[in-house]
Amino acid sequence: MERREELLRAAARVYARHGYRGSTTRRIADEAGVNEITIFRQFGTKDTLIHEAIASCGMSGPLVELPKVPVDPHTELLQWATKLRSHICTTRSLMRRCMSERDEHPQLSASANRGPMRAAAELQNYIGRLQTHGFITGDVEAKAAAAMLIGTVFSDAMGRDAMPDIYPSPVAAAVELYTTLILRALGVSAVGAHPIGASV
Amino acid sequence: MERREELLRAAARVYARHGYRGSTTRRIADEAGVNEITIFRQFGTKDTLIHEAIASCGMSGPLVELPKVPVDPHTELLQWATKLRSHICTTRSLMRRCMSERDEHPQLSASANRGPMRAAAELQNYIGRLQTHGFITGDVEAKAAAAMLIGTVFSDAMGRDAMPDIYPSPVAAAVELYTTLILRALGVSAVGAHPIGASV
DNA sequence: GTCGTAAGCAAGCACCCACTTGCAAAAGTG
DNA sequence: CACTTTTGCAAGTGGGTGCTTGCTTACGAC
Repeated sequence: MERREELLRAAARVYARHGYRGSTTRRIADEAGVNEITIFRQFGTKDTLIHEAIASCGMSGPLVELPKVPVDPHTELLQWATKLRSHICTTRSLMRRCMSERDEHPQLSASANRGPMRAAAELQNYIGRLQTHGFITGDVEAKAAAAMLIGTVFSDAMGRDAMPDIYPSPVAAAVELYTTLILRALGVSAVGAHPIGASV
Repeated sequence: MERREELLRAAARVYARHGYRGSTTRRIADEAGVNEITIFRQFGTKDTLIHEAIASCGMSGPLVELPKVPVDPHTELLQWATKLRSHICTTRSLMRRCMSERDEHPQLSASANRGPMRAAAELQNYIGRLQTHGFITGDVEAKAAAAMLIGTVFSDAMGRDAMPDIYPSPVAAAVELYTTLILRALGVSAVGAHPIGASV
């Protein structure tokens, strides 16, 4: 079954480059180094091939995790945001395609959204833990802050190549600034702050 | 020349819905209520029609402006961000398409990017003015903060319909939270703060 | 051996696509 | 009226596209 997986990966690659309509069965077969008929014998239809491709090898990247017990929020968040950004960059073109073709192929978009949604949940929970462990005093809308950091990193990863002027350079410094600003917005004091009412 | 403009608008609409490859000359002609040949007589090529369509009636929306002299940063920013969000929502599908087809049609993406780039410049300057007028003490990276607010609003406008769970609801409250958080990150004190070293 | 399964090759079908040609109907301008 | 411009209609061309059919080759299991 080696051909099958090769076809799936090739289909995902071609789809990312050319979209649904541009992903002709001939092109995918060429990309996979396989005869076109093999596609129809294995999957029956171009449609099922592409759907399986996006669902399986689409965005199967492992979830980047944040620590269960926050110790150094700035360092932890910076590392997480950096990894998130590079992961988005990897699946960038695929996500762009899925987003733009959502009306025509909703299932593809649904598959592509799983990554960002898991990231958002992870970050939201982490901010909640920051509160639990006393890094944040007073109540704070964790959902809004999470949406901001993820939205910022997402927009940076998606738009920097097309509009480099509107983002700080270099990338590492930009992510550092985003992290710092979000923590300041959340009222987390400077790096190395000690939890004051930590319960664990 | 009424047909010509009608064709341009129809082409932009069809392109937003179906992308470049899906924008067949027949579909555009039908959408405009015009014979297909008229397209080729007026524009010669499908390619020039679509490029002219995106360049002209693509995102010609008037720039949303921020006040030259900031008085109430929270109110001003909130109003601006709200307008920006609804403007992005209007041109959402068109921008999605242009973004995803950037490799194949760079000029379309370039046209689509003008809006966000102008918005970023406007916000960046405004944050600079906040500093000039004493709303912010100490130096602050205006570019990063501007990228954050715009990135957040952009991501909210683009992703909320597909992933409503990761954004605060309702929309108005979300934008309000984004504004508040960005101002807190910038060190602008609460609503109604008075400029302390205003020079004008 | 032989039998089922997966893969290849060549050809083709019906349809869609961008674009062309030839000709006729308007519609405004001198 | 004559003349130009614009638009419409009908038909067609060469090429791409999803998918099918018929036939052949390799390979592992029994």
